[in-house]
Amino acid sequence: MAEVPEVETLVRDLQQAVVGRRFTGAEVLVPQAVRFPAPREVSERLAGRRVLSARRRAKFMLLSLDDGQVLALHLMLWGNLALRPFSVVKPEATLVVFALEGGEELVFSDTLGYARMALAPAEELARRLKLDELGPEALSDDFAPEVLARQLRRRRGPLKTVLLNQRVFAGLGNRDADESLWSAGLHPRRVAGSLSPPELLRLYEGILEVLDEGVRLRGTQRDLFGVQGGARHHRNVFGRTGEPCPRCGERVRAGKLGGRNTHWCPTCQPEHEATQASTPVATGAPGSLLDEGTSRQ
DNA sequence: CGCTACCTGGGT
DNA sequence: ACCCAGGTAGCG
Repeated sequence: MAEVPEVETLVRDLQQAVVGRRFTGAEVLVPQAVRFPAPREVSERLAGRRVLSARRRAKFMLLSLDDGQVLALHLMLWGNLALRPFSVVKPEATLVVFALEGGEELVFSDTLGYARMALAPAEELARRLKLDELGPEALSDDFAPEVLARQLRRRRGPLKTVLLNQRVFAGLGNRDADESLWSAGLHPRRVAGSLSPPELLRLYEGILEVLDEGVRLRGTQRDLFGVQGGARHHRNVFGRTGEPCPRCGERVRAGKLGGRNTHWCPTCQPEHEATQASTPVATGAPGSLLDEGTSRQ
């Protein structure tokens, strides 16, 4: 599924294989996948347009076109984007197909059906998608511990929940947030604004480590050309409930935080005076006085 | 800031 | 049969 390393991988592939080429049209199979304009206008607005650039902002893929429009694609949870030779037969769960000159097509698909596209002149697109309201990018040369400090300062919510809010900080998804917190040795429920300078530095380094490795391995899913990424099994805590923590051997715990699956090592990521009381629901341990060792998936 | 809706395939 | 999923917008 799509977090920043997966989206970044696709964007790099788009830069290599799609930038400089022209769309010849588009076929909208699922009108709901088009936020704007009206679904039937998409093909006409794209036909003949050359792609000038591809970039990523948070988890949006943004293709700038030669008439000032921007095509935005968001994979949400399970979306996929693939470049392939034109074929009349469309893959399962195809939402929109973008035809390129030269007989290839970009297939935008999603079995869950949450993925969305949007197309509009740059300024309008930025306004309607609120791109200017997104927080600083983790994968940016400007990212620094002080940036993290500024964004977290005065936030009273749980650290992980705040880190997942792309308007505060753009770059982490559920998996990468858990992995970054494990790397930094910070409990997901720490009060976001309570981190000391050394803790902020550890978190900064953890985030960079997790994202850099994810990007280096080209994510966990297939790239634009269908090649499987190498990061699938590079997880320390996410989805490893009950397995030993790679650092200390303690069993990895799981629970819900802000409605999201959350995984952590109780030893490496200890509770703290500024850890919020309401525990991520220890799944299956209602009213748990059974704190020690009662984690499960 | 926290909750729900949005959808469907796959797992329990 | 039921529950859930790595994200986000929109609402109270």
